[in-house]
Amino acid sequence: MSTATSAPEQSGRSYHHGDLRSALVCAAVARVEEVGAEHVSLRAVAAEVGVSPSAAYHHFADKDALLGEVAAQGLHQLVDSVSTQVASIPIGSREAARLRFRAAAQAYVEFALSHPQLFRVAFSPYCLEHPGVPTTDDGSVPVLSDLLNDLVSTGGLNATVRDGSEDVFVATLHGLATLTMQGMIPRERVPELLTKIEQLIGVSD
Amino acid sequence: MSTATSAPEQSGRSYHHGDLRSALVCAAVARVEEVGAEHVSLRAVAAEVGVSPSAAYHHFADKDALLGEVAAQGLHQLVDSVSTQVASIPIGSREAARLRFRAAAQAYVEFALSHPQLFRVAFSPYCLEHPGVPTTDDGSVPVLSDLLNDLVSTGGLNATVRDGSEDVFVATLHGLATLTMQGMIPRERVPELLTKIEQLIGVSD
DNA sequence: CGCCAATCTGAACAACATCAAGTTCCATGG
DNA sequence: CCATGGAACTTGATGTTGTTCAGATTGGCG
Repeated sequence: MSTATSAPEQSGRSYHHGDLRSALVCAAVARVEEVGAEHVSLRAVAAEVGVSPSAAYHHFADKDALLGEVAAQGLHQLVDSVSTQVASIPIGSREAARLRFRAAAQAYVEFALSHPQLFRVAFSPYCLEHPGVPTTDDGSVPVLSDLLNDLVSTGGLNATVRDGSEDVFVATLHGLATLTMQGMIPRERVPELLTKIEQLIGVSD
Repeated sequence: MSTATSAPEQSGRSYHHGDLRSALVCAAVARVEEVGAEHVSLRAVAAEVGVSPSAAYHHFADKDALLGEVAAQGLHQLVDSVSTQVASIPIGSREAARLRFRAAAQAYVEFALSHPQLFRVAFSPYCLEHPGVPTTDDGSVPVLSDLLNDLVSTGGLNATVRDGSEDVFVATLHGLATLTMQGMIPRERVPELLTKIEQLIGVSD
């Protein structure tokens, strides 16, 4: 029963846990991904870290606050994943701009499909209870905003149409990811639908 | 405290409850809209109907099954609401087709904003545990499919672009509704964004 | 070295989901 | 008219949950 779960340094199973707060968040994320947020118990998370249930209350007001942190973590991971994928494709030609757009879309959907429960909790009421999570204004949109500017400057998108349509793209990607994750859109149709989106905004002809 | 919720006949508060199953679903829907699905307790729902907690287990396998029914109900209400709004606008000119499209979008977003918790549970894992809920294939898309056909036949939309893009539209509407409901898109921007969408698909010029 | 504040434990509580066994009701057939 | 069977519901109990609180333990600061 040694608590070798994820403690940074098991310095003789000391009474104090190096960094309990983030250890709890980490375990909670894992638990959420396994069984879904609605079936996660505070006690199970605490047990996984090897700590008594009440210890958590020195770091979080209540269970919802812990899940709020999980939600924030999920949003952060999503934004990171999309940003990374987009950044891996060079800026330049009009074709490159289209590829970046597609990379963003694929990364978004990919994340939702590979971490469904985390994705779900990231867009649940939990994320609103605690501030400091990246919303459309400071987190996910900058990536997309650059993307669209890119498309415009390389002639792939009409400037007057582009203006102020970041949110429309976010909405489309988010809806696509959500519905695909829930099985309402078959995942094999996603590439085809992405092509369709490019057609609709006139990026591909 | 009479159980006048929705019993077909309150024949003297009899031991048997005329139609407990749907009464429970009805109360659960109300409770979900009040506090959100994750904070609904079986006991509270049963108490609201005036029945013992265990009575519910003669109609539902467990709490999740009850919430599954709530989810199905929510989806059904959503589809109904959108269908009704769309049907209230006559078919005919190209302008009428555009108005119908806009009515559908507005109804979708409207529903999400006025019943956020019900909307949320409708697109939660609960809806997948029980079959028989309208998915994109048999429930929400037919409305949209007609809508797009309408747009094509009146010259508002290119036929080759339209083909197979129902899901893209559903995704966009769903994403818009979801993100607006969660405050990630300010609700006052919705009309503007709908106009943007019409611009993008070339329906409005 | 001694003390303080932060950290964690253990036991406790009420509310919860769930289940087994008992109770009430209704319909049916004799 | 009454027994009888099964469905609908209740009661009571069990184990788990979120949450609290008094106290034990610790690292670090003076």
